Amino acid sequence: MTDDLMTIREMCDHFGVTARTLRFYEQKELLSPIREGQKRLFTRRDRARLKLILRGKRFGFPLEEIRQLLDLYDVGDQQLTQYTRTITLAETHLNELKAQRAELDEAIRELADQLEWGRNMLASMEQDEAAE
Amino acid sequence: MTDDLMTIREMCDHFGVTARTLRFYEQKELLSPIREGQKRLFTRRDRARLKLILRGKRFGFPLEEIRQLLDLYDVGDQQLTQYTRTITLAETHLNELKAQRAELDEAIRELADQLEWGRNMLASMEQDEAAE
DNA sequence: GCAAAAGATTACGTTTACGTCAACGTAACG
DNA sequence: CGTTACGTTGACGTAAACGTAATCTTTTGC
Repeated sequence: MTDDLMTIREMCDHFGVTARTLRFYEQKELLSPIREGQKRLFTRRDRARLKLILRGKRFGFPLEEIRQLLDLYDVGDQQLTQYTRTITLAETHLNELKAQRAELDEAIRELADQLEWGRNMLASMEQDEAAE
Repeated sequence: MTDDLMTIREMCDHFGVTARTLRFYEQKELLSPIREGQKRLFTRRDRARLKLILRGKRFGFPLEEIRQLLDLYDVGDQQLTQYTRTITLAETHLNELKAQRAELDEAIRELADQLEWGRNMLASMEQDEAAE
């Protein structure tokens, strides 16, 4: 509660990104830290957004797409029409995520199978080695 | 069974990628189609690998990393030492995938919650609109 | 009160993952 | 036998996502 605001370096340490990255994201309008004179101060909102940005990246979403989606999370004071559009966009995105999960599950299953097979193979290889 | 081999265009149609992409992947040693004279012919192995490549990309893995991992899937005639290394690499990768799934689940939960909240908000906004 | 540290801006460089010609080979069709 | 379609190899171009100085204020520790 003492400080709701973080300097750029604190952000870097906390999230494991460079200052350049944070400035880049600001320029791309993904973040909007407030200014104390010249310096940037990152709010709780910025941190929440950055977390989502990094998560999105890990799943292969381009920054531009992520930018669109970020507005789903801080529902501000939008107009009804705009808001409806936001909702449908969220639904679309949610379906995408679920599809990804299905594929990810498949990938996990396949790799796990492969691994089991591989471990058996390894065992018999060691067998042969010992028989030499 | 009639043809185990596909031309470059058949591959493009089947996977929704361009010829340039396939040649690029070959150059990067992710694929290794055989040659009929000058022309490329893609085998079943190539198709399996391409599927994995595209999947990997969807989860945000860079091509170079994907290349390393591809060898996990076609376990050829490796030496024991090499093979052991391959296995551990696979285990590492599997853990990564599981971690990704956990995070993906979290993302889905959060977004679903947000959506529900949003839908309620939307309902009350329409309420207000009607009361006007 | 002054040097070191932290932050800012501007601008050019880099890597990844292809796109986009250009120029050529060849094979099949009418 | 010409042209149309499919394929090949360079080679250069490009968009995204930062990296990397270079140069300038602004704090802050001693």
